[in-house]
Amino acid sequence: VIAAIIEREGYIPNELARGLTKNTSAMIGVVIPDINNTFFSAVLMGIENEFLKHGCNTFVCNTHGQIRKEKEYIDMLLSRRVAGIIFVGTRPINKDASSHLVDLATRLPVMLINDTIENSDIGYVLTNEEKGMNDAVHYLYDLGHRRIALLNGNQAFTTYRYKLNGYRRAMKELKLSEKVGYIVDTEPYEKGGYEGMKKLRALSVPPTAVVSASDQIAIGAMREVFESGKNVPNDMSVVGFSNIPLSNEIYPRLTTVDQYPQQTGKLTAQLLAAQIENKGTGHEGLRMDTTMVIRASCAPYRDLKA
Amino acid sequence: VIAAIIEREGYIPNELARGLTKNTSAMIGVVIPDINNTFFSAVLMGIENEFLKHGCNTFVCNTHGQIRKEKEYIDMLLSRRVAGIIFVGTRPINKDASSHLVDLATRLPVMLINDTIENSDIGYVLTNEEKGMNDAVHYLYDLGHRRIALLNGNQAFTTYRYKLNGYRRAMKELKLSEKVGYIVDTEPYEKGGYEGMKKLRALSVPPTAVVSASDQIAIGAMREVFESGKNVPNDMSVVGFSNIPLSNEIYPRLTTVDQYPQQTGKLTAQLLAAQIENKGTGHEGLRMDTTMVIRASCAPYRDLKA
DNA sequence: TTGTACGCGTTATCAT
DNA sequence: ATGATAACGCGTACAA
Repeated sequence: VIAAIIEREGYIPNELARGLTKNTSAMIGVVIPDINNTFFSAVLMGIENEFLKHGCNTFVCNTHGQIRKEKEYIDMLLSRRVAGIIFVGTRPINKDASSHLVDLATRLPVMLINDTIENSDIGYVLTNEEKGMNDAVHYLYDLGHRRIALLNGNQAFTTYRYKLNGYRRAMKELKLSEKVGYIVDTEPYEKGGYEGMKKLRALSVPPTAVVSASDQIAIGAMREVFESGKNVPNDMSVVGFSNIPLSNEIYPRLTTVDQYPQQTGKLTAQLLAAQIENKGTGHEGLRMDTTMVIRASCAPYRDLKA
Repeated sequence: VIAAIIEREGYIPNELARGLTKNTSAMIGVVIPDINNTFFSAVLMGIENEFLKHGCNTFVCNTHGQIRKEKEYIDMLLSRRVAGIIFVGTRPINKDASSHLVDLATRLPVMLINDTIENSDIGYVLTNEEKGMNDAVHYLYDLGHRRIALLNGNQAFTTYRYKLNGYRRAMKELKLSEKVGYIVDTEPYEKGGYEGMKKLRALSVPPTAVVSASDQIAIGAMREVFESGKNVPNDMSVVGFSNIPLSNEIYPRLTTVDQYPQQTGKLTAQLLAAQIENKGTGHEGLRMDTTMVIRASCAPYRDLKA
């Protein structure tokens, strides 16, 4: 006690030594494909805030979507003896891209955000994207739209498969026939949305409304419409996906499907923390529901010929 | 040699122990006010890529602009024995907000991005914002604009003082009188730009062109114009600042002042790495020039009464 | 309450 | 080229 007061003069505990004896450092690894993506950075904030309560710091690893980099980062995190690792973002369906995670999960607690690995008991938190996309199509139908297209991402990722399923189920439920060219797979960023919209508007019977697999796609798609002298929502209705903060700040304010990124991060952190503390706990999976956020990028259908 | 081959069966070096003997872990702390800000995340990528070449990993700390959090993170980074720390983003001018950095810099290598601390020899990399803002005003003048306003941030930060200085110098050089209400200090995000533009357009003689202290401000400002049924650039020309990736993806594509965020991060990392390797090297400061990026958010002046 | 001894995994030094 | 040994700073455990 007395000694402690004396030591106050510029004493800094050495976490390295502490970790060495405990064989764990109070750090959590978070592996993310793209830190520039505001959806991911919102998830990250949820994780970080939650773990600060547990006295853990968050080590962010930016893989640029490359599994080679991911593996390097995993080794690094292991060598620093992190207490657990969270992998954020959808992963290629290709088995090679995820088998190393199954091994990893036997060594330390692991959680996935927005993906699952089949035949493994790795915990996950994801949103019901199939239903979210289904809701979006129904919303446009209720506004009177019948020619509804999908700007989607690469089918090698589960996210975009779920979104396609949701779209197709809605089309079936609403007895709409799927038109040729109405499903466009593109890069899930603004540029992809821009190009996708260009293709859609070049069709002989273009859609009057579009659902997008991400807010970024929607933003790019809207730019294409405006640059052609047309207007969103009057000439084209657009729905985004995720509800990134920006979607409420651009013109027109984007109608989108809220995926609660920060909440997702928080929940994942809680599950991982539980897994770390009592190691007996089995790995858990959680699926969250989405909510439509109605803003200004969709309008009721009107016959443009009239 | 022989032993090494035997150990290949799942051996993972312990960086904690390595750090304990060397009294340094191959990590660099990066302290950032807001990870959601894409300007900062671009800087971050520049830093990260550069240090990967040096075999160092980057530990990101998100302070939400609170010095209390900043100090906590500094203690954490010290206790993990990082090799150096980079502080990203402009800081309050208030002395209390930076005096602890001067002490810190005596303990380990420190660099600043987009700010300096007077009467200290802490290294820094920043951009010539004064000149950048000056260029922007000249650009609008050359398009024929005479009623040019400034959507700026809080004067407690050096960045926004430099920007104000640049604006004022340009006004003087161009023999334009500074109109009342044409300088608006606001939150440097979309919402602030939206509110600031609302104020400007409510003036009895509103401006025909606006320079903004950030791209986010410009994006919010443009939304206000569109939502009032007016148009950018025809009814209002808008210039941003920083050239975040998004500025080339929204409608209208934003004319802005390129601040080279990734390059900034890279240079800072190089200077810090040099400082870490040969400790004798004095702290260095670097000031980079900006470039105007002409896109679609500005139009020549035309008399709207005509 | 306070002290002393040992272990954690790596590096550096010295001795073979 | 390889083996043995002492540090690094903190946590634990047992003794005083």
